[in-house]
Amino acid sequence: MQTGDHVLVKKINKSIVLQTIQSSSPISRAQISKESGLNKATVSALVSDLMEENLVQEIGTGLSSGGRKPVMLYFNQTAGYSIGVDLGVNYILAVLTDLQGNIVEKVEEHLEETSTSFVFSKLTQAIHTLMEKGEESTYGVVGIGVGVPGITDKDGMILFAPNLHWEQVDLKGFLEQEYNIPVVIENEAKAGAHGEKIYGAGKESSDLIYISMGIGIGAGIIINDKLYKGVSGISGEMGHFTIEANGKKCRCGNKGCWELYSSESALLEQAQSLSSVKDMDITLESLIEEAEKGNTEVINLFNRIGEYAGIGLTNIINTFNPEQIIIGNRLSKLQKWLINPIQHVLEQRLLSYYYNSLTISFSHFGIHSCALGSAAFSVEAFFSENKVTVS
Amino acid sequence: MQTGDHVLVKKINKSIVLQTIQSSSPISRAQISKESGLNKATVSALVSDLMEENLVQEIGTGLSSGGRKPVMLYFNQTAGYSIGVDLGVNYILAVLTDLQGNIVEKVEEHLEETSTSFVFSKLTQAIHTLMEKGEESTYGVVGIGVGVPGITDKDGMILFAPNLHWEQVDLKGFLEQEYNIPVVIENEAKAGAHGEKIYGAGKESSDLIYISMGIGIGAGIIINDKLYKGVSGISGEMGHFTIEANGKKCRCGNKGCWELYSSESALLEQAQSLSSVKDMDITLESLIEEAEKGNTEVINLFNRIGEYAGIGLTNIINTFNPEQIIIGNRLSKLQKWLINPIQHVLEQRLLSYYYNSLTISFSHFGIHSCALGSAAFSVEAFFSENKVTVS
DNA sequence: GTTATTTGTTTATTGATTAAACTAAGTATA
DNA sequence: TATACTTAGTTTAATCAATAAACAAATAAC
Repeated sequence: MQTGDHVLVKKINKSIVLQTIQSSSPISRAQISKESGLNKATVSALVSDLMEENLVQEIGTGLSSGGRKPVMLYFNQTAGYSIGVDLGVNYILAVLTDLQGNIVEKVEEHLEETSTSFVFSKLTQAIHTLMEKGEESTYGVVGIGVGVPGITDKDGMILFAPNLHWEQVDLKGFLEQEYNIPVVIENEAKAGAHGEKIYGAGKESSDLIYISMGIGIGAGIIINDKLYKGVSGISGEMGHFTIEANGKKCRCGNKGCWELYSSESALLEQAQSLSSVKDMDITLESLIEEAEKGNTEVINLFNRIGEYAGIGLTNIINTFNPEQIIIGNRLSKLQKWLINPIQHVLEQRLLSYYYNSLTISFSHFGIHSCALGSAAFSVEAFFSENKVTVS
Repeated sequence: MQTGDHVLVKKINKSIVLQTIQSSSPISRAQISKESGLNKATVSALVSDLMEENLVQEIGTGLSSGGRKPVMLYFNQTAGYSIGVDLGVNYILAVLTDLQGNIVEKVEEHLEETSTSFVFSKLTQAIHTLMEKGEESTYGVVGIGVGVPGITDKDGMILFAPNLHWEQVDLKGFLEQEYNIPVVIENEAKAGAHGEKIYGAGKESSDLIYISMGIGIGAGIIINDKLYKGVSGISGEMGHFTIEANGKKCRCGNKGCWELYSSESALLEQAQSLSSVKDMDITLESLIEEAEKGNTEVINLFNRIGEYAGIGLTNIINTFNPEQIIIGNRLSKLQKWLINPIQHVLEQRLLSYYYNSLTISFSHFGIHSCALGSAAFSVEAFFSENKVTVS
């Protein structure tokens, strides 16, 4: 149980000052005082602490508005770095970010195999490459986050990653032993949600759902500005929404799952039966090309996928009444073909009360959401000592 | 922005002491100190504050375990009272509770009409009756909570209550003017969820979903021990989950909504076509009677309703990975016929990972959940000054 | 050049927690 | 019965962080 004393008070206020600087940099001590309600003297004391920790620096004087010039402060985003990895079914995308999520370095690798030994070795290679860039800083690389296409428990154990054929894989233990820094393993959609919430399209929303539309459909749920994981860490499997009670059998055990009707797999499968692309190598990219050329068969298919996307979204909106829905991962490339059928289905199927307060967006980062979110997990863990909120 | 100072520290600690007493009464100052980690001196000071506020009282000495006898403290639950109302489509159930949710007095009324004037007058009658009982206490009646069968916004405005034929009804304003104490208006399922969470089957779970299975299906979502309302207050409309993409048209605009297949309405409608109950007055109660007598047609119908309930629950579990699901309202009376088909469907359709950490329960309070939860809203508002938590 | 304004620091006060000493009131044991 | 040991709760002095108010520094406006 967290009791209150002066140490806690200082943590709370220091956290407020740091966050104010992060979000409003460059900013003076006087402005921080006004914005936060903290006394000028308090702000001065906390700022000097933060400067000793090299998290905040003075950048020079600002403009006077009729009095002494303010000394402007900024958040020293390069006091440390973080590594975030999007571990896909057939690729690794690893980024090195500063403490504000700016990508400093990037490594992409194709994965020819899914065996743990092969993937682990590719992974360590990629991380090694990034590690070398982030050393010359106060805190170095503060942690590693990995988003994986499967379900993980709350301790970061990968329970089940069907597309990688993995079960009970302890990637966290492996990486922590290898690098001796904190490691966070999280489901790919949850990491993406976190990325969009912290740095991307969801910055302004406190309750949002990120839908990762890739091979399957996963979701990350942000409630009260925080990722909601579920009691054992496997919330957000909305891809397995039953939308046809007696529909196609899904390998999850259920029938009529949403992702059987509206995912990249569903798209590619249904594209097989189109006469106009019979002889092509059918991929998401080639279908997009066809649609751009005006292939109506493909455009109609995109439309149908969008309609089914709308049905799943209706379920989500009825459930969560979210401020925002962000569609990410591979199918976000279909934005311009999906947005209309989605809107149309929502207008048809949803009570109007939901509609006013809802924004539907597509990922700001495209395929980078997951890696960025994973990196953000580590940054947060690094700051966890300093971030305290009261409710 | 909530900054930290010694006032906040005191609030936090006082809140801890009060909660410890509430949950572990009778308890001594020394035990509170041990349980909470607060210094003995601090506990003593805060307890004497709470005693001055008449929220805590000494009850006498406890048993010695080899030293001075402890003075036992308890939470003075009758320092104030709260009124909670379940406003149904054809009934009012109003309760007067003490500050720990014990029902002191109860009023039930049948509603012959749904016009606002008629309902308002019945409502004030019921509240007046209860008011008189709760006066001789330190704080009197601290507030009124009302659970309504419809959607409300965050300010307590009733936006839409289809079964009452209400739109944009300001019940909160009316009651606050009438009684001049704080009023909380909330959707019936959210109130029920809150009731079960605070006082009932959900006490021990921090993430739970309460399903109100009545005329329709509504849900209340508890996440991180807190009711999640959604951005505009209308989360939890899981009754309008699409479970048949091209199913029956629902009046919400959607097609194939869950509640069309698994609610009291659905049950009664489907019962119409059963030959064995053709000449009866078909109600939930009469059907239960038939089932008790062994009417297999009715039992099969219950079974089918249970299977569809399971389909909706699968969606919910895939989404939330909750610790607990509580089924409440009228259909909880069918517990013994529903539990097996539900379990069966979940076993078939759900990944095993969800299953271990999940409890499915039925309401502790039956039809009282909503009224109790509504009363609890007011108690909470009364204590809101004193309840602070840090994260 | 004087005045008003704004920034940031210094100083004294306040208030809550805490450790430690202390008082109070019991049990265990010889 | 006397003594030693325990436990409960209070008192006391110290600590620490926030704050208001006074102050110093630096600038704009007139």
